[in-house]
Amino acid sequence: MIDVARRAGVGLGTVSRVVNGGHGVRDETAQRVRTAIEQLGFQRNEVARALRPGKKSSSLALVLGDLTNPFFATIAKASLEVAGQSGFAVVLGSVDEDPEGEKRAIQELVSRQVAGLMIVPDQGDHAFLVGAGVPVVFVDRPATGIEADIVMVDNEGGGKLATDHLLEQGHERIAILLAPSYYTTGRRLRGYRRAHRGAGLEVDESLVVQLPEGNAESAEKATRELMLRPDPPTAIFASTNFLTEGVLRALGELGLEPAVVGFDDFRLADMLPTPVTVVASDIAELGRSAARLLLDRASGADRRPPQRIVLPCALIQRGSGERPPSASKRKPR
Amino acid sequence: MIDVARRAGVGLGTVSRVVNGGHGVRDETAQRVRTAIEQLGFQRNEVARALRPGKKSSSLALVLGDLTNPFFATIAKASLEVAGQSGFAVVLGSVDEDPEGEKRAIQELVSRQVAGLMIVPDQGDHAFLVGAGVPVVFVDRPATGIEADIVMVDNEGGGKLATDHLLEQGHERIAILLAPSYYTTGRRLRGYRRAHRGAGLEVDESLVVQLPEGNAESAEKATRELMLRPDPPTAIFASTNFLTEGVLRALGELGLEPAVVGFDDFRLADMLPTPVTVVASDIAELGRSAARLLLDRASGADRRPPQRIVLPCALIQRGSGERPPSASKRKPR
DNA sequence: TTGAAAGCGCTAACAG
DNA sequence: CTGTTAGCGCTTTCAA
Repeated sequence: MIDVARRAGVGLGTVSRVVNGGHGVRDETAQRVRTAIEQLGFQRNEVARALRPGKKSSSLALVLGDLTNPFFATIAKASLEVAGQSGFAVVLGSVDEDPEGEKRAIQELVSRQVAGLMIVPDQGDHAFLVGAGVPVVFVDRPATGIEADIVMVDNEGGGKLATDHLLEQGHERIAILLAPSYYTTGRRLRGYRRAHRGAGLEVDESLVVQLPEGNAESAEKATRELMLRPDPPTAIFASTNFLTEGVLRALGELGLEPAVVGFDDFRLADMLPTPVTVVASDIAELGRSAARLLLDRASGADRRPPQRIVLPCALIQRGSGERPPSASKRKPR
Repeated sequence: MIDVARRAGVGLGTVSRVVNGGHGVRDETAQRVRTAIEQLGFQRNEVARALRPGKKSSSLALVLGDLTNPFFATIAKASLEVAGQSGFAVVLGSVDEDPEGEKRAIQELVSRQVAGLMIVPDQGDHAFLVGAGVPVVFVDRPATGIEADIVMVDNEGGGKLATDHLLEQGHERIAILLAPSYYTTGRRLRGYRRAHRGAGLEVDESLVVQLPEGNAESAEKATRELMLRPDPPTAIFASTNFLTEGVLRALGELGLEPAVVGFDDFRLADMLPTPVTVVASDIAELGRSAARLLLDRASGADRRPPQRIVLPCALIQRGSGERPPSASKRKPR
């Protein structure tokens, strides 16, 4: 930058002013500076820029679990787009491990002076973020120990939607598969219960299956056990995209066809032997909202108390969720 | 940091030394410093650290297209893991647009003083990176205008593998669907041609389909047209995961069952009505290798001339690729 | 409108 | 071994 100043025969401050919008600089001078910048191929050093006290870097951090899960990937992509439009980069935090790992990753990112954090929180207390002086937006699920913005989907409503739909088909024995202790899981279960209550039905607690892990394998195993019971359910509500996959895999092997509704849409859901009915929401919007909110917080444009944005869910009927209770017998062939 | 120094009653330099491994500091002093750090909750400011001349930040940049494509997501995740293990963060570049957008994104990242760049390049010249003074590793496809490390899969070999397999089933009219002008696309086509040559067969150029876009819709449309010709192929080689999806969608609607082999494995490929045979490679390893290589370049540990890492492809037989030519008639029901 | 100068938090070179 | 000091590239007063 100092080179540019010399080249243009102006002071350092002037160059800085031009680079930052050029207010309070005579047009002619500004032009001269711009020419010098051009000639020298100068590019502002964002790092030095962010060194200024108070000033944060023009990057947001995104901390999430498994990018390989289309759900997270969609959030990442969407937030990336919004951030990019405002000239912000997104730094990714790798967190596939323990909650300790998440904390470490977050602190790493904070030490990089990011302008804000978007976090899809795992369990664990996030109180350590309180004094960090960085705006935080939680995505998909709230965190404990800290008041902050949160963008999520209507999990309870979605759970009710799915369950109501199955109840309407006449199902009375509806199993629900739950990934371990996610916040979302609890809300979806609550919707499930509420639907039953609304229909005047008692929930058979043996049909509420808490899985040890949130992956497809775990769901597959549980489904197999579930369907081989003496009194199997006639319908299954899989509360997560990966769980849905496991359920379908088990059913395929077993040759059984209870009704199935999944939570969260997924690629190829409509191309499986029986197209899969799901409760879906606009995941990309989740990411977009989070990024927008965070950007506004970071710039100081938004000083409202912590917001809570809840996106609606919708039922997408494709076939698997419309099977009547009688279909859950052994498959023809 | 200055607070820490005061608190511990030592000089600034000493604190710095402790923070950076503590070589050349008496144990007792170091301990005192560590205590102070603990008490003050001090965290090194990575930004200031990276300001040092020559020193780069402890972040790598990853520039790729659509994170929503599991292929890219897998690369991102894998490189994130490797980088994270070395204490590096990964900054993501959003590039879903024109090659101009890619250039802009890359320069943005360079201005953030990243220690290295991993780029899944789109078309367009990358010569502008030559003088950037940042190590670059290209992923999945090489770029023009610059000599740099490249990590990719054996596209030609994979293309040959897929085609050979279909030829072995007795197919003689094998269509190949190609996404527009990707480098990879050309290599896969080359493998396709080589396989034909090896079998002493002439390629019917009307079966080499260049799609206008690389998405599923485009492939779906093309497949429909292809299969409704008077002389349809008895097998289709879809050179990309999204293309494979489009092909299957079209075939499902048409009720036709030519043999199908896809390039790149994808989730649920084994659960579709006819499980899909694919040529697959270890995508995660692609990301891991890229990150490792870049890290070594960035640290100066690796001074070899530009490397070229090629990962092998393997055929995964699942059914769709093992149909005989005779199966391509209209489906029973 | 512009130039000069004071740092931002840290590392590295140099004395002590 | 340890304290001091000079910047890194930029923004931002403060004068001129």
